[in-house]
Amino acid sequence: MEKMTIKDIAKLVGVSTATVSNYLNGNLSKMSPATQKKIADMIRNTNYVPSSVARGLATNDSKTIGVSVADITNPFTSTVLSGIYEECGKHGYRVLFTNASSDASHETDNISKLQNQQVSGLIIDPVEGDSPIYKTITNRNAVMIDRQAKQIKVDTVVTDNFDSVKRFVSKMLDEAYDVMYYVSWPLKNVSTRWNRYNGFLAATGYVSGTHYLSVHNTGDTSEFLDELTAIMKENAGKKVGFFTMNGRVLIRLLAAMEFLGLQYPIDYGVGSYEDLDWMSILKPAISCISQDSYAIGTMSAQILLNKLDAKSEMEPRLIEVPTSEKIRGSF
Amino acid sequence: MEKMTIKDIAKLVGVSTATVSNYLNGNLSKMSPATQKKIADMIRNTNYVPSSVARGLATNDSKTIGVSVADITNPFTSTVLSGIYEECGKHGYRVLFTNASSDASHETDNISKLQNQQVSGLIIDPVEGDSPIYKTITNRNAVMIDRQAKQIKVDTVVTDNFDSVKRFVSKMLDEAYDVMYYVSWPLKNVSTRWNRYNGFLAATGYVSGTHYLSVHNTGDTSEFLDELTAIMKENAGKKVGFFTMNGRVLIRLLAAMEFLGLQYPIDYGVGSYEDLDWMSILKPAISCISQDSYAIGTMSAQILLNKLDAKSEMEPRLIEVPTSEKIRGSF
DNA sequence: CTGTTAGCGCCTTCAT
DNA sequence: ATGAAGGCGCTAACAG
Repeated sequence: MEKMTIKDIAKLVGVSTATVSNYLNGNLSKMSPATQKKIADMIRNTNYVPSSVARGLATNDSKTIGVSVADITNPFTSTVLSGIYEECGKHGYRVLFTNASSDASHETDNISKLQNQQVSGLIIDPVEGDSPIYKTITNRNAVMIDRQAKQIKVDTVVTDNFDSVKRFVSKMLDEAYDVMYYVSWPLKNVSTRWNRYNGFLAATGYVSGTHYLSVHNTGDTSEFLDELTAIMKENAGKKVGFFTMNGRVLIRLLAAMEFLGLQYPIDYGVGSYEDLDWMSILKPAISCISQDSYAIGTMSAQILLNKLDAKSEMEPRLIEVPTSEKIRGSF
Repeated sequence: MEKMTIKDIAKLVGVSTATVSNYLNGNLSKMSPATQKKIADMIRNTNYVPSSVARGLATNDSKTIGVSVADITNPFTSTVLSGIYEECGKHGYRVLFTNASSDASHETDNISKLQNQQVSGLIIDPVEGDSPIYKTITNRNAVMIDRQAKQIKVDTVVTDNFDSVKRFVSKMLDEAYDVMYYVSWPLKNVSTRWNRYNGFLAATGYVSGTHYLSVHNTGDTSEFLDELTAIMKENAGKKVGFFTMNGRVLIRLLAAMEFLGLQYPIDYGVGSYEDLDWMSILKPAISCISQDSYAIGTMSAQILLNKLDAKSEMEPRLIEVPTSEKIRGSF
């Protein structure tokens, strides 16, 4: 069975390619029910599938969504991606995948390549808060995830960072913690980290820059250990609580505490952003804020696809996806 | 700056499109150094980027690798994907992503769509051991991951399942366990699960079908709990060990044991396939077999891309990626 | 209702 | 060393 083309179908059925094309595109009003059926049958019999490449050339629309993620290895990200994929599939769009591996220049490369590959739209899960490349994307055909620029230029889907952390940390405070600390990757200019920190500050009333502790994703943790040691010593006798900004940070904290011979919820208390499967089997289980990563994926795709066919230029929106709390026994 | 085409460049430089095309494709021998330079400059100045869609149409090669994964949410899978992406990028290929969400019919759909979208090649991380759709893929332009059919028809990249489990379980046995059990998702016809089970059998000498315990990924675990209870009762007084076939199964086991009020390594011992970040912070930390998921990704892409340009039909190979052991304190 | 006919942007003989 | 021209498979006016 050779590769069929629209021409073959047209010839076999005895109509012109235009008619077949119209059929393919749902312009059924433009032909008799009889030819409709003949074409339908022929397509079925020959297993004909139109070439999306050729169609892309002709329509200048590849029906492809380019996705740039910061780090696909992050459980949050892979769940988001699965949401994006499902939603795109539902609307007949394909997904061109790129991954920055947390490297900003890699990301720049990825995004500009996607742009040069005539994708219909772009979904970006940014590595950092800002990058020159972000200026090159337009609200017409892009949405960003998780990054809340000071001035939103492009539709952005984020999780409820500030408020959920504020509520959660307040709850910790209610448990009579004397002092609290926010643990995070280096804040840099990553809005997610800042928003959660600000929620923390709002709940505690601390001033910005204090009660903040950072770990690096990679390399040695001796510095972190020192800071932690200092904190625990400084607050000897007090009830001290920690809020970690995601699961991986939590792992760093727990490992460090373990190293220092300290145990929660006795020597300290913990709560975390992000709900990962393993958190529930720790003893005690970790109380956390659960974000709906899948929904973030589907929402962002939905918004993007909507504006792709709406064709009307809207002003950029900020969509906040709600979270839920899982209170277990870690504080 | 309008969208440049090859024609524009040709006109601006004062040559024909053929010459520009030759330049673009590295056929530099076909033109004078002078024109080479002129073209190069013009391309740079105008920011011209050839349309991959048009090129795809003309060459009938989209320079795109279609990827079908069983479940992107699985940490193994997302790491594999990152490997695939890096390797493909290195060779100028793009990655079209699809995800089956562990659903076989969804997968069938994904793969056949990819096939109809003139991808240059296919990488498949299969949902199950077999599916009619797998018959439609050819070794010419595809590689499979992690699935070892009885008869390999397509290059397949797997991790060292059998031997590494055999070695690891032997090591557990050396710790004087009286009896051991293999815990897994339902074996079905998934080669990975079977191979690990067979390695387990080889180490223990048990007969197939015994000392095997399955959990379902979803739904209630009461059945599992009952089986576990029976096992622990039946082996009262004995030193009993468990080997879980991956991290998620391990979580199920630990949760169940916790529910039964049992603790490792006192009441039982555990070891697992797969090395996940949280395993090292459990107390005691989990001893496990660490597979190189990233390498599996890069290898499979490498093999695929190699044969895509080698153009010589080779016979299907089975590539086994080695593992390493992390012995910690869980048994 | 249906057919004709230009393109879409690039590649590729075949001439020159 | 360079150019002219046809074609890849499909779409979209415009005719009829």
